[in-house]
Amino acid sequence: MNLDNLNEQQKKATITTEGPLLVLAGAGSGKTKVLTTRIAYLIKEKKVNPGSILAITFTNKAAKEMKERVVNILGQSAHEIQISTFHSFGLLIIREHYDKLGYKRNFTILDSDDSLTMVKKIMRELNLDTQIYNPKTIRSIISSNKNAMIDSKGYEKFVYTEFDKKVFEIFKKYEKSLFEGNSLDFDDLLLLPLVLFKKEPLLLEQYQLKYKYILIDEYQDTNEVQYLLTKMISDKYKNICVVGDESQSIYSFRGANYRNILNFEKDYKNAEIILLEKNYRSTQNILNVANNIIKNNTQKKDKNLWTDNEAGSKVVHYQAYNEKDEALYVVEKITNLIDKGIKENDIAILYRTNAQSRVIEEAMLKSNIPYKIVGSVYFYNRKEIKDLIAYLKVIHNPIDNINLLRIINVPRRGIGAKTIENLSNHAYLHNLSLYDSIIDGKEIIFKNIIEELRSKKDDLTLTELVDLVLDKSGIRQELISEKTIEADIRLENLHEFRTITKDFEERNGIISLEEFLYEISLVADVEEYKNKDNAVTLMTVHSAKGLEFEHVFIVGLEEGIFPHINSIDSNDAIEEERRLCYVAVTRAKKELWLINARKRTLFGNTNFNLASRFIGEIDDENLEIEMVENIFESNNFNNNNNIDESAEYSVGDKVNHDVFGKGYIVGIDGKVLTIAFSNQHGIKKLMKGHKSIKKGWGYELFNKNI
DNA sequence: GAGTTATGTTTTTTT
DNA sequence: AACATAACTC
Repeated sequence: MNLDNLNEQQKKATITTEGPLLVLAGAGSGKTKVLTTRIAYLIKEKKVNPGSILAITFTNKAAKEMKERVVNILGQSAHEIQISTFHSFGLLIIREHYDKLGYKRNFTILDSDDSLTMVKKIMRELNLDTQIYNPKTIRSIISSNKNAMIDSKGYEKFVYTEFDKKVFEIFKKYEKSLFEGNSLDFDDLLLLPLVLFKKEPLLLEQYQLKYKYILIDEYQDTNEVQYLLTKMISDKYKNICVVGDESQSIYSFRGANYRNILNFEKDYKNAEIILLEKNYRSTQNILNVANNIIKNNTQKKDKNLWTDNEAGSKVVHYQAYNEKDEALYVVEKITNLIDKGIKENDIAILYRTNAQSRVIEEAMLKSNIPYKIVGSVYFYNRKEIKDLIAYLKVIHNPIDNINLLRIINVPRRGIGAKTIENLSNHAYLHNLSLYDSIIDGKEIIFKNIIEELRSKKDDLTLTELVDLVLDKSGIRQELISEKTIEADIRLENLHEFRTITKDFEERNGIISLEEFLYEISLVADVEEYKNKDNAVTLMTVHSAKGLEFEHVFIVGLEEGIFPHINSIDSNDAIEEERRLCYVAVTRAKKELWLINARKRTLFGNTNFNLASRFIGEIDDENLEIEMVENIFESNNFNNNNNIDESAEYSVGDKVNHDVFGKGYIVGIDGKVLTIAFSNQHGIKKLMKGHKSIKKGWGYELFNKNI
């Protein structure tokens, strides 16, 4: 196998296949390339069976990319390699051995909302005031304990205060409710495999024998459970290759511990360490800025990133007047880039918090620049979608009380608090699930619906089942007869969901309900299913990790935003913010803009923020300052180039937007139209007569035969 | 039990 | 500022 396109360190990391190996890979040092080449090398040169290789990443995006790259090198045999996220790998194990853990085959996975609902429900039952005890806090305490391998029993040792005592009680009930509902939360996906392996050493050995070669990406982001899981499985052959960069550890909020990477040498005897310090991604100027920033952190291994790349253009710092000016500036620069022939796909706008995307989005809209927002509006979080999924989950697992409670009265069928209370009492007395407690009354109608759907589910395709759920439940009929804009949007969203199930079927052939539910439980972002159009990417710095773009804008570099207000009092937290900033900067290949707004209105109140300390840490010579005045002269934001003055609209009109598709006009205010779009786009304000808006939809709504 | 109004909360980041 | 949940009324 030809490894000539690798440098010496990369080559060494590729061919050192036996024994524990730590690859400290700086940003842009060809980490993914090493991982994928290494997999290819194992198979082609070492004749390792593809099924013996386990590669684990953190995000679906990363797993997907690795798969694609490996398939490119190896062809179809690459599909036998187990490449998955930690959570999907955990699910794989649980699905093979659910019975040994006491679960039934048709268990459901509760998302974070569902588990919060469960905490709230338990608190209500315990008569705990949610004013005094914040359910979210409690839910996150439970979660971090589970991620540290501490169950409710283990937690008891740490109970000191009255508050701890309450948490302990809720924790116990939470575990019990999950188990009784034959359901798992996200943390269980990591935790249960460990529980299983401790209980059944022989089973563990099977996995140890199966996965002779293990690769872990982003090792700095592993938490306790993940650390133990990989240590256990690799314990036999010890062929574990971990790749990471402690300077990019940004997930401490979910228990990630960058010390796992710092301690690798101690934990794995005879570990080899390889440093990848040569950066292939960024220009010298961008790298200088990154180095300026990260050197202020104390907790790190010494690494010295360097590059052969050209110096490139200077990193620009723009101080905007306010968040709108910031957005205008970005839009203006992007327009220039596009005019120069640069593709939208090569441009990204990064921010610290999702809340910042809105104002940017509005500016992009008005300038008619195509964009996509990654991960902000979760399609699956919409009420109608969650309701539909809850139906599917109950069909799959009727004793899942949380999902049952969500939909037992959706659409309204006269089942209220009183009925639920009676059901709960009956369930408690007879040790039954709510579903099994239904024997008569209005609620039997609901049960009959579910029973009918359950009896038919195996004879229908997924899409047919979805249609039947919408019909039999009455959800579709209710929305159709409502005849409001909101209802139409909901119908559109359901239609979009149907597109997803169809896509699924086209790609995977006949897919069972079970398969589908597990998949969407772990992939919450609808974007992941779609082919991306050419568009500028808007996303948080967290979601940008592992990605790269030619031209990058980092906005909101202000004290209180980035670093985030919650981190300002703690040195550890500030260091994490700094790592996050380092991640952001090192996403850029060619050009980078750092932007802060002096005045920012967020959630209704206005703040005057100082520029981020991270900007202050950059040597002056590495920055080019742009002045605020320029923007007002040069931006053509308010001119009417794109406006067709003769266009006439009235509320209720159907319109079709080049980027957002079908929508209704819901308001007109002077020259500004308020339009409700479907899917993830929601409500937008747009200029009347803008060329991207056309009247009518071109065809009629799908209402009748969704 | 359903619909309306009032209140409160969110906004750090993800599987 | 926007949205979701809780409280209140019919």
